[in-house]
Amino acid sequence: MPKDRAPTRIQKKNRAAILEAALNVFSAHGFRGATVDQIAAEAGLSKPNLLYYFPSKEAIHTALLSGLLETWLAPLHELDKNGDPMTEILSYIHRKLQMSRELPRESRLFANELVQGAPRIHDALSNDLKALVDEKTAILTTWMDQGKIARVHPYHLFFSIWALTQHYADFDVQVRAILSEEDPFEGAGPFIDMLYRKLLSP
Amino acid sequence: MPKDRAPTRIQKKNRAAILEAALNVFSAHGFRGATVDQIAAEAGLSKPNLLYYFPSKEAIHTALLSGLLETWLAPLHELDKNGDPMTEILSYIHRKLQMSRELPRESRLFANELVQGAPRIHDALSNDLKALVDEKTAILTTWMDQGKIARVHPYHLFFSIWALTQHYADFDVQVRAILSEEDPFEGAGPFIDMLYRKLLSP
DNA sequence: CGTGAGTTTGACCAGATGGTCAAATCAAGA
DNA sequence: TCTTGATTTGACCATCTGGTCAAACTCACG
Repeated sequence: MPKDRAPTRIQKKNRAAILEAALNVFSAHGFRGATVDQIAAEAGLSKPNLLYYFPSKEAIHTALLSGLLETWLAPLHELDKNGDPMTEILSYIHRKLQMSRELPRESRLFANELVQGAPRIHDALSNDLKALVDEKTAILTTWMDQGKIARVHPYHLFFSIWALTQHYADFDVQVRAILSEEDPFEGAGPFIDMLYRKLLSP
Repeated sequence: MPKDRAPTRIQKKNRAAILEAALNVFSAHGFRGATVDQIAAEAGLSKPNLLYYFPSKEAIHTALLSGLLETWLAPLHELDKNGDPMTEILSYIHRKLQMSRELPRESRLFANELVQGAPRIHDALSNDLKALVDEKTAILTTWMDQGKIARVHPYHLFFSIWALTQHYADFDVQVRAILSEEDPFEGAGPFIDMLYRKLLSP
């Protein structure tokens, strides 16, 4: 294992290559479905070499997940209580949809984890995610009290946004099987936009 | 392997037990994450005994999936072009939500499969599902033409229904991490109902 | 009963998989 | 250039996993 000093040029390059390869493999096959050999091959390293940078398969997975959780929650952090309610919410939704479009592997990595009971990120959900959602829920409730948006169950509002936006990344095959030619995101943006405008108009 | 005659009492019992156990294990761990030993143990059989009833792990999985696909599409089949548009659509949505509540393992089985690219049911999606959706899409379009419901992209309407309803089964852990005490379906029903009423009101 | 088909199992196998290790190779500063 | 730590690898190992097989056991029925 590399020493605990400042990472060398080679360490940076190889760690990055490993995480990139691992994202491909884990998101496509899930944790148990992924093999270390496969990740190593995709990263252009031998298996022992890979295990020189990360102590175990589990460690790679953990590194990926914890790194991505931050990225994943970022769009919600930006929701600003001082902005215009409808604009803020729609912007959040479009940021989420954009993430599904640009980071589908990340979305599927989380989906794999969640569908299987989130054994490795359960704590992060109950702590970090829960806290952030509660904070933003309070803002939504204020807006509802002020009559600036329609009154809906704020938690379920979040669930619906996550479900709708991530669906396009997670169930991409199904979406494309139905749409055949059309670019899914082409129609998804306007559809979701209209949906939430109608739902939230006071 | 049991002969091709009418199944004996024991065959019926054991096949059922195997499929039941396999549903538990596959839905919780995905295809590769599941082991034959685990399924056998949960079915109360030895591994060779299990493989006396199904020739391979793959065969069990296939049997499960093809059996369930029918169940899964049933709610959409019921959508009746002669019924009241809004009622028909909302009934469909509630049937789907009910399935997420009562058959969460089945939902997660499909979710696992889809997230990982649906290697084993891709054909069924492009054929059976696509055909059914196209048939029902035509009905929706007629209703829109007649001004009985608002005009929205019908494919994306279906995606949104699937995403919203299955979310509660597939991402159950996350939902519960946010809601803590509350029963998810308690709030989900009214929320989704209101959402589609607003979206589809002409 | 007895018998043949249906059912069950312990022992076993080959390949895959996560991980280890000592030895070899490489890179960069003195 | 030389040295020392960083990097890489071939060979190896224990365990897991899907699957096989012959032998043993059980059951239904004449």
